[in-house]
Amino acid sequence: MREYFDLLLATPLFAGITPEDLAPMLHCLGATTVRISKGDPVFLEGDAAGFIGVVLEGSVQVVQEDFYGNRSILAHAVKGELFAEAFACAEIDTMPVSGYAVRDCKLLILSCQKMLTVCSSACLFHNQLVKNMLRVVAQKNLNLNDKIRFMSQKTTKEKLMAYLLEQAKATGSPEFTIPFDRQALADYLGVERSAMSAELSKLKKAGLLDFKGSQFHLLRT
Amino acid sequence: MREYFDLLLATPLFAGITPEDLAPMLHCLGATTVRISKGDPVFLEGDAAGFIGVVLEGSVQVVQEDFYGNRSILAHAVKGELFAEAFACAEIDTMPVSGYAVRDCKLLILSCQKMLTVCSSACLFHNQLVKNMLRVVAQKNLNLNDKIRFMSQKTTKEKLMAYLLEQAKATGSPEFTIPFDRQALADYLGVERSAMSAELSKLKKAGLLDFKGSQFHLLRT
DNA sequence: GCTCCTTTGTTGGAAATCCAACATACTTTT
DNA sequence: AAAAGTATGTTGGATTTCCAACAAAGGAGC
Repeated sequence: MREYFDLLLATPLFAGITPEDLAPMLHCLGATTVRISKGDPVFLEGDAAGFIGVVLEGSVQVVQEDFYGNRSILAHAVKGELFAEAFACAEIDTMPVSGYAVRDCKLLILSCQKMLTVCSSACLFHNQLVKNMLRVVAQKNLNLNDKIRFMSQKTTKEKLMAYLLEQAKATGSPEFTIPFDRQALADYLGVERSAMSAELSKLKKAGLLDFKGSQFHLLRT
Repeated sequence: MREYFDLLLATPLFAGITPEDLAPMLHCLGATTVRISKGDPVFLEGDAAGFIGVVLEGSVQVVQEDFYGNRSILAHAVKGELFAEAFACAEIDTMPVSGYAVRDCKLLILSCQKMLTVCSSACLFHNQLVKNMLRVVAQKNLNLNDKIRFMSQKTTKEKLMAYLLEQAKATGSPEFTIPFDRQALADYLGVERSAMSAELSKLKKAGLLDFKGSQFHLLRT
């Protein structure tokens, strides 16, 4: 676990926490680690909520699935990022969505209840942690707003371009790598994979962008 | 202002706050009230962020708009509910969306910075307020997840039914009133108003539901 | 009552998506 | 290197949405 202390101290959740305080805090938060193999579920719809997940290695996708296998990707958490925290902080009892390991993962699991309860020990940093969590959850909110903005576009091409322009803006460069393969990108944007591939090809032919796998390059923006 | 104290004390934001503490807290939060007439903007994309809005009277819709006038309704805050809080808590500097008064409004405006900063006065309840805010923002997150779930359905009919079923579930009854007119519902679900009206008519003819204006009644669920 | 204005419902043709099927490219395994 | 498996790209027809235009219903004000 100690090998991940530097990573944790650099995350928004533990911003402002001193290295010597981290170990007792983790103890106070009931921290445990788990390993999940690529493709396996981290949690499933209906599971008990109340935990906060931190990605130490690998990445986790949070998805909504219906009976027919339609899946909508809500969030993608990479190293150092949180998942499931909003469900815990909203104090609901069962998870309304599922989470899967996109690749082999090592995850840190914290108890939300222990974070929100003033503990009897000498752990004085709950309040800083709660403020950090508020910032993180609010940021997740903005991420969902972005997804909604992409999904609100009328055509597949517009959804794609809105997403790609946002990635370029966030990266600060017209060249960037996305965290999705084609199927996952389609699931995130709420479009057909095949129709999306066709649009990508058209955009490439039109000279608006170039790509190879998950690496994209916007041209003439 | 005092006439709204009971309302405020009953909101999730001020949960656990005693009546005698409310007045100094509001002062500490830099509280001001504004009146906005029906249809007028409460804030516009590009405005400075950092404030938290509380609806005292009327209701506020938060919308994303693009150049072509396409609008997507992100949230709808009624009496006692908050708006713009996620943008303030994420500490971004300008609003990425706009807000409009759906009807004549009276609004309470609080400073997010003052909430997150430990003040020098005798105001000891910042921490409770931050915890309350965390719960509220997490709940807003779930609301966005719901909207995404509706929008992720493939057809207009499926989007409608997913939304209506959720309203019935939330109300605890197959009869309920929605806070949208037809245009607003279409903007919320990301569909065409006219196509949606047609689907509503079909569903009524098929005997699956009945409605009059904004009052709905699901049948044979 | 009447008119004006807004909201809601209806319709038909153009455009886009959806879906299944298949082709091609790339990876991994053996 | 061959084979198997996965990911990506391409195509065509059925379905659905989109859009504009108009009809009908309801409300506010006179």
